[in-house]
Amino acid sequence: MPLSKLNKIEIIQGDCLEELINIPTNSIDLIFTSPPYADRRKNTYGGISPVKYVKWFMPIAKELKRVLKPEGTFILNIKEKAENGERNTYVLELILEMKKMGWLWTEEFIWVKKNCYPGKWPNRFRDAWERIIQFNKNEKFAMYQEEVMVPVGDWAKTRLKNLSPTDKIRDNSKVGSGFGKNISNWINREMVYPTNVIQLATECSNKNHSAAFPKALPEWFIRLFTKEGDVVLDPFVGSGTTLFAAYELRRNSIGIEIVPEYCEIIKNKIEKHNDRVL
Amino acid sequence: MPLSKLNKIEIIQGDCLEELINIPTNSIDLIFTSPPYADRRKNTYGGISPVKYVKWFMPIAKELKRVLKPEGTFILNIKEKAENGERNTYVLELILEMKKMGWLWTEEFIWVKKNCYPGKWPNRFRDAWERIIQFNKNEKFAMYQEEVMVPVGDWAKTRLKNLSPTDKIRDNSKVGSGFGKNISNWINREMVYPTNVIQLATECSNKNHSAAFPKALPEWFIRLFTKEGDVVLDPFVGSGTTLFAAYELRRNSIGIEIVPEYCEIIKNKIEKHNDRVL
DNA sequence: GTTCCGCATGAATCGATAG
DNA sequence: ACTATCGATTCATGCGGAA
Repeated sequence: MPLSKLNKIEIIQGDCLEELINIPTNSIDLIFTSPPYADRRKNTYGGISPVKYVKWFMPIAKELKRVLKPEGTFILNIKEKAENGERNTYVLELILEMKKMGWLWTEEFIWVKKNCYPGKWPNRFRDAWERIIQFNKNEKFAMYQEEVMVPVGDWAKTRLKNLSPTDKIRDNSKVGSGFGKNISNWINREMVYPTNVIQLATECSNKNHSAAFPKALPEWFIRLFTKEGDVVLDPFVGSGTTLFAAYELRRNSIGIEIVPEYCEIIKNKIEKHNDRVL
Repeated sequence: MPLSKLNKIEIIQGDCLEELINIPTNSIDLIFTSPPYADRRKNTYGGISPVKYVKWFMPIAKELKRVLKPEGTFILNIKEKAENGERNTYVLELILEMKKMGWLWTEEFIWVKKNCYPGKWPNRFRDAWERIIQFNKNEKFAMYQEEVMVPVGDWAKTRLKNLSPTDKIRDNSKVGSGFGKNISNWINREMVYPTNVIQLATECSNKNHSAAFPKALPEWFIRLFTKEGDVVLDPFVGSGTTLFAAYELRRNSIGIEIVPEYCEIIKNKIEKHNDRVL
């Protein structure tokens, strides 16, 4: 894809379920979203009670399954609230229902929030993590692991000077061909694959939208699960973070948002910028 | 409690469910345990299949509910495996069943393992976290938050790892702050409450049999949920880490273990030491 | 006595091969 | 076709001996 061709950002104002129906089947490479949490953001979304949450979400999940490509991935950022001293179970029930619908529950990443919401309670500490749940339609899906590699830990500086005999033995246990190759894999290794725990140093700067996550979060998953020119969908796009992350990474994107003011904010932000940085 | 009086460590060799019946009702302040995960530790525990896991665990959970004091806490360390490209759901189902039994699902802590198991797969990254699930019998329970406060920008790991054994003894005898004044380094530093994310490396010694979790893990929860002289129970005590952590913190402890060899190891370790450091 | 460095191993998971 | 076993892959830590 030529660099000069700018990617498309499509903003759809309306109810998520109603608008999803217009999106073609098997057309989306990655769905990344953070839906309104149960009983959260009452002022903007009305709030969905925990007991009704799964029932409310499943029709949407059905449409998402339709529009997602067979090799695509659905990333759901969510966290259950604590109420009357207990964590609510609607997220657990949601995962079980998704499986019944035919989704595969591939993985659960943890997003560790370094600057989590302040506060003090007698029965719990501050909540510093959220679930990032990965669903897929098939066992085989697109994944570009090299795109999110991280610098190797300091241990490597000394460790890699000399490979231990066991490393050589273990690497060499494959008879014959592997020896030299494996050694070269390790020497001068500067980057390693990350884990399923994502610790973002950056802080979310957007104060307008109550549920904003740092742009680095969708960025990480967009790099991991899509390539340039692919299509990213956020059915609860809010202030547009997912769209801007996709645009800067040269992916096309579609965002659905029910609140007109948020749609306007996104559109204004796009018009103000000529370059790729939003 | 006078320092000279040593606390009791009781080791019971036998099947968890059968032995729990002999423990008095409402006698335990904290249950901290890590049961054998589904299909893990086949050589020592036979391995429990994921489909049977909840059924296997619930009778034990019922006994645990009986022996726990009304204001006590049950901390369960567990993680589901990935198989055929999917995470298994038995832990989610376990939480839902616990609630049906009358347990309150108070919180889910995340234990982030910096040195998780290596490996590479086309569809997932290394698993670097485990669930630490908190259950209670009542909304009100004993919690001593000040005992686990940390210096700003530091993790409990740093403190626990760098202390010499004697430091720990003196440290533990102090009242209040949770740290002795002999730790001059920290006396002027601002202390904050931790979050529900705990970052600790696993112990991977190349010598003795390593425990499933580092001692700092039970230490943290024993400090948080019990006071000196209280009783800690680990119904799957394994190599005894929970017991030793409790002992050094001047708590009494009971451990149940089905494998006789593990019981012997624990007993030998206790006999070898006259002081409080195990 | 410190610091440096060699080294064994850990609640892993997938794909291929064997029964 | 289905399940059991085995090999390949890979990162960080703490111990203990060496400098």
